[in-house]
Amino acid sequence: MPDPASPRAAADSHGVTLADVAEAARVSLATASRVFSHPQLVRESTARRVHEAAERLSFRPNLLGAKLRAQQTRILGVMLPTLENAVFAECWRGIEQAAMAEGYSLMLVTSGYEAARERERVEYLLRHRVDGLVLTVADATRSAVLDQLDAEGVPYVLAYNQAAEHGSRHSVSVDNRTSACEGVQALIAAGHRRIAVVSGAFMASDRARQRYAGYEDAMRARGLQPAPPVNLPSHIASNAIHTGARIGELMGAPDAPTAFFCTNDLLAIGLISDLKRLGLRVPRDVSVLGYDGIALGTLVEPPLATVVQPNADIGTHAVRQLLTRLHAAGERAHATITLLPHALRVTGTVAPPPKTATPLL
Amino acid sequence: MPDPASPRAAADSHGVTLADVAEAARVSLATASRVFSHPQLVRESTARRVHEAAERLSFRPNLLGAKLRAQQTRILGVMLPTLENAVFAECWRGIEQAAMAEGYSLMLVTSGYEAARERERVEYLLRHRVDGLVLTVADATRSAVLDQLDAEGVPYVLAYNQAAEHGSRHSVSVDNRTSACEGVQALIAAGHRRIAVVSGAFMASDRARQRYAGYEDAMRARGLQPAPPVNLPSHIASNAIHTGARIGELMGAPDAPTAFFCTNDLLAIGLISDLKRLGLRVPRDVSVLGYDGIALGTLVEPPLATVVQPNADIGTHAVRQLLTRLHAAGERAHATITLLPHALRVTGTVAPPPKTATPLL
DNA sequence: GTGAAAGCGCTAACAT
DNA sequence: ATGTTAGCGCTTTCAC
Repeated sequence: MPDPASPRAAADSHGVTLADVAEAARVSLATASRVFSHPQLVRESTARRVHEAAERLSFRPNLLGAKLRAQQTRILGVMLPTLENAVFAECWRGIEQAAMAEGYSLMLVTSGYEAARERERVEYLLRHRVDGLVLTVADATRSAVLDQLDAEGVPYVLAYNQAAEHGSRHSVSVDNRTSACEGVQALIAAGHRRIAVVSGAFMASDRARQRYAGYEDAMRARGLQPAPPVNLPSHIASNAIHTGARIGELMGAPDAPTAFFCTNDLLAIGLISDLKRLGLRVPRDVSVLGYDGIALGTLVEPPLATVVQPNADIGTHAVRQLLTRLHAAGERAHATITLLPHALRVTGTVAPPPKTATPLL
Repeated sequence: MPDPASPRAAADSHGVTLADVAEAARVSLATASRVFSHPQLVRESTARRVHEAAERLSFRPNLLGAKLRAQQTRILGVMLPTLENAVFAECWRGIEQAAMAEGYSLMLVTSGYEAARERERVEYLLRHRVDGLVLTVADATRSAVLDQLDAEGVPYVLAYNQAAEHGSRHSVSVDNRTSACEGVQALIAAGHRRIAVVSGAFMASDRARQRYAGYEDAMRARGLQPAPPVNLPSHIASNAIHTGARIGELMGAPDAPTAFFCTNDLLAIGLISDLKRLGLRVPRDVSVLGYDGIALGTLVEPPLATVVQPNADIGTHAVRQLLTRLHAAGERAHATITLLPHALRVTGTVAPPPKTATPLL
């Protein structure tokens, strides 16, 4: 029996098109297509023939063609500040899982907290005709990117950024202010009165500001004087040199704080090292409370006390909410602000303040 | 003057095609296209008209059309085990930077070290017609995914996996065995003789095995007896409960190790916590050496001693090497195995062993 | 149940 | 320098 219908290279799957499969299966292109997209519309025996041919030729559908035709890509764009902060890496896990479960692909870009890069990267995603976006911007209250997205009517859901209550933006986050307030209340409950706040690039981060506001709430509620935030140049305290100096200064003062509230966990871990280098013991001499609840915090000893966000869940919910929006296209449902539950993990690096009133340094 | 050429909705950029721009600029579709792809082929005044029209209509090129036509997507697929290990998050930074610099986009998927997911995710990327892949597989010595990729002739470059010397695979990594050997030699030089190895999911990771081999090399070279590896269930030591028990057992023995070599930094950080919980001080009672050189290691106190890989560089080089391969299409250049320089950071958690010969626990 | 044909947005011959 | 046209791989009316 002579080789029937031998279309081009059989080994190289690249280049095998649905037309080739159709030809090999002796059906029309339309039928071959239906076998994959609407199997119920085609006779079972035909379908089998097509599948066999596809198998034999190692056919791999070219999604580009389908997407171009369909006018929707089933790709979601994701923009996160960085993956080097575990918060976002954990969130990515949730995003990926949710997207895959719904048959959506992802394009990821990182902005490095830079507004210019935010614009460029989003434009990039948009050119790829992503159906929608999940993103975390440095500051949602003044974001060129979000304004543009709004103007163009591109569907997006914010993750971590907590949308303004009466605005039109969708977001998934914890309640930054309330949760931070509760964290600081726990510090106060442990006996602390002089509590400092350490933050990274304060003015550039809406969350940092919201968490600071929570700190103020907690302090004021107890008649305590909030201290201005200690702003570190980086979000991830990589240059411990400068940080150490700032902290040393602070701890040398007569009214040195007995506890620190850091606006993220990485900052807290860096701070703890700085304190140790200064000869201070955590939590015996100074307490430290973080924010984020990254897994790493439970790996260090003592375990990092922190305000825990459900990071993977934030990703999962953001994707689900975006997909809901996409599928309910047209219906101008008003802004959905999802506040996921936070938790307090007050152990390890938080303890009552030392009895001595004298400065420790 | 009446509104000249008013094509569809002006505000919604979605749906504005190059044809609309061409019409508005009163040129042909081809010319409009050339303005963007080959500007030198078109008169400047014409180009300006087209740009103006594009601007006015907020035209955004649909990359899908271009890609379909071009038969290459300029998208690179990236598969990493997880982003929750900072090693890969740092690597991603290098990958993204290199890809963007060359005008390539990225699709990222994570495999969670699972072979089944590896296959599924790669298939996914292939359907998107990525031009090539940068990936880290759990075990390159027996990988269904790589076999498939080889069979289909899909261009890829391994990152972290160190390709077999006389094989046909391209890889970018450090020399795992040699670098691990040097790390352990440093431990020996510090005076340690009883050195244990802690590894995650040993048999599933080629790198863990190579690093263990390096440990054996170092031990044997000094006439010391290598101990079998302590295999932890996870790569990222999340369940400190079991780990702690194993370690306690080990440290209670009369010939307890005085130093540990961990096959990655996260494991090392978890181990240090376990040791502290056992009442042991690091490095005074026990020394710990990690492997990876993640930024986090420098944030803890004492700073983690470790074998440093240039993580971002690994990503950058992998991308560049892949692009070189893609551009040199056809020429069957033989396998390029890039070994990037590693470094030793032997401070902080490594010190000479304690003088006492009696068990510490 | 199946086939023929149009078209998604773009680029690149090929003409002029 | 610019226009005409074909076609990338796929899905989907619309006929039959």
